[in-house]
Amino acid sequence: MPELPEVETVKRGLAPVLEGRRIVQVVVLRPDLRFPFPDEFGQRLTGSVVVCVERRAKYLLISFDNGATMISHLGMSGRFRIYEKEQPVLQKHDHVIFRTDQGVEVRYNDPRRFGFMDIANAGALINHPMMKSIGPEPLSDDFDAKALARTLKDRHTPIKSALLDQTVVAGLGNIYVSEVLFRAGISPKRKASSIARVRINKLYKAIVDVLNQAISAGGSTISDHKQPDGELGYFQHSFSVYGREGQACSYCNCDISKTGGVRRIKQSGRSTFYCAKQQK
DNA sequence: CGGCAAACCTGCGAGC
DNA sequence: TGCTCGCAGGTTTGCC
Repeated sequence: MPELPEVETVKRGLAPVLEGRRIVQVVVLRPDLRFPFPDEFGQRLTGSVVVCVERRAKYLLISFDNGATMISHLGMSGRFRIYEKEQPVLQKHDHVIFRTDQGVEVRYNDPRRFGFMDIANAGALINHPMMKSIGPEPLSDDFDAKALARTLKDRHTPIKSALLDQTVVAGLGNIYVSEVLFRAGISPKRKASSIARVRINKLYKAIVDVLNQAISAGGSTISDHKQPDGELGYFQHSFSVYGREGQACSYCNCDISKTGGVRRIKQSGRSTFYCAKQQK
């Protein structure tokens, strides 16, 4: 489920039930996800109060009053679910359960187990190997058209690959890159370094707009991703090209029987959707 | 440097 | 009904 808007949605769902609450129990139901859990994972959080829940790129950061920060990545299929009361039944692929002093349960469920959890101590967070090489937050002041232009200037890779690179800009994934490039009118195959400055301005705006709109919609629900409270995101209804192979893009009035509609190609092993008429 | 495939893992839908 | 294949929101690694 997780690109930036989905992780942001999870953050906003978890913050009100966790911030200011003491974690009274952590149950770890298996030794590893993508990586082994760190030593004493549960013990280092149990008994402490959550100071705040934040997001950096696609990472969820939960800081505690004992100086520990839990770092969580949801991989492809990770989810946090909130249960207002203790739940007797274990769901398939529930891997970690956090219980708060209000009797609320937050469970991490992840069928594919590409996600992971780690703990960093205060101050060490920015040096965490997973945080270290991440690029600017697209919705922060660190990121603007000028910064984007500067980065793309030296990239001789297709723009699709460049935008998926988390060091270029943090948080875009396979869905939103297709959507962003469509809105910017840029072909996913275009070499990043060859994009004119004026069009980079448009690209920058497309990144910000798509992400903001997706966050407002509670993210995108594909297959069965849900927000922590069980609500569905609905940005998938606004997709212009993603998952729409052979259909008209959201802008064209062209005859699909002639143009073939939205095209799907593979770039570095992953599907890219685009409209050849709108994107050059 | 870049591009590509494979690796990690499970589930689902399509097609036979 | 049941099998196989390909595909899926991510990221790293290793090979040309």
